[in-house]
Amino acid sequence: MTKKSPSPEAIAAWARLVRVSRQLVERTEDALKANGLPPLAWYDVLHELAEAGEGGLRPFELIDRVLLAQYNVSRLLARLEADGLVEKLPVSDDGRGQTVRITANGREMRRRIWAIYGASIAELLGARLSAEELRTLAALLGRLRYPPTSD
Amino acid sequence: MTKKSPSPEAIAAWARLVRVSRQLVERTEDALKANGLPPLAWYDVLHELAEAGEGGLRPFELIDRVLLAQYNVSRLLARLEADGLVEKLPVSDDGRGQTVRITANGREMRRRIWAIYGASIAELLGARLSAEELRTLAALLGRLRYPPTSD
DNA sequence: TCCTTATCGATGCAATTGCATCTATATATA
DNA sequence: TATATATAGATGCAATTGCATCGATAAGGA
Repeated sequence: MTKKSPSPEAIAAWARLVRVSRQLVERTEDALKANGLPPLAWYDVLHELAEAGEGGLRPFELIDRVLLAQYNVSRLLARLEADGLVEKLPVSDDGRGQTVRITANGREMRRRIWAIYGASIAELLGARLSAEELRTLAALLGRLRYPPTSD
Repeated sequence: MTKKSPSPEAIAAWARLVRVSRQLVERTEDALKANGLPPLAWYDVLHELAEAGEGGLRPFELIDRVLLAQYNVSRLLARLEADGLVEKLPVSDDGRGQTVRITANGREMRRRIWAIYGASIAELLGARLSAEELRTLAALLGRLRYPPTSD
């Protein structure tokens, strides 16, 4: 069982992928900070909760969706609740759990973040690659997902 | 001055880029941890220092190369030094600064990390995309770099 | 030369993250 | 039903990160 060594193409692509994605995220986070807005993770959670509608989501459902560790979700939700952006409701059929629902303030915050976030995406991706190239990029990246998924 | 709104293609590509790169890095970090090895950032620094050779590098040179904040580099170097992987030398023509050089132990650690890191890249990229696709991916990502560079 | 400003690198302190574990409830097994 | 095991979510503590600032030396301008 020999460990495989990566091809030069794989190494080059890896380096680009890691560097570029970090830079883009960092630039976006900076833009949010510059506008007095919270980090991207807040947006992700608010976005998922907004999608989920009135029914809300259980924290454990959020975990898979936002790709955060359990304790991070737990604490992030605590901050969001403290800021009145979400509310926690007991759930009738499971005494351990709770349902988290976005509030009106949460929706408003989500809009404000998106104004900056969306503009950042437009600037960093939309302005640099054509729609066709963006589709190609997304397709290639899709093949790297784990676990491997059929698009 | 209207803020632009991103195209659906840009949004989709962004989502893929951020999620996939996070997953891949995380899986690689996990592999390192599972083998009792330090984080990727250690590798990056050791790699740059190994490339730099006997002359070593000044910390501020490291900062641009590894894309870390000044205080992170400062502290990371302190840890590397404490572990005997690098050594700090005073630099003659600048009393403020120092030169950082990789040690023999540092080179050895770099090799050990690469055994896992390289295998991870081979598995996560090399096994999933062809050389041609990897080149396409790298080229598209290259166009997203900041500041815009002529390849 | 004297004074102001810029650069190099370190660090105190607060916030965040990671790890391990805890409490509480639910589910499975006998 | 009694007991063991699994799952939901929170949290104490240590390590790391981010922010602001500091001390020290260099460089630039009067």
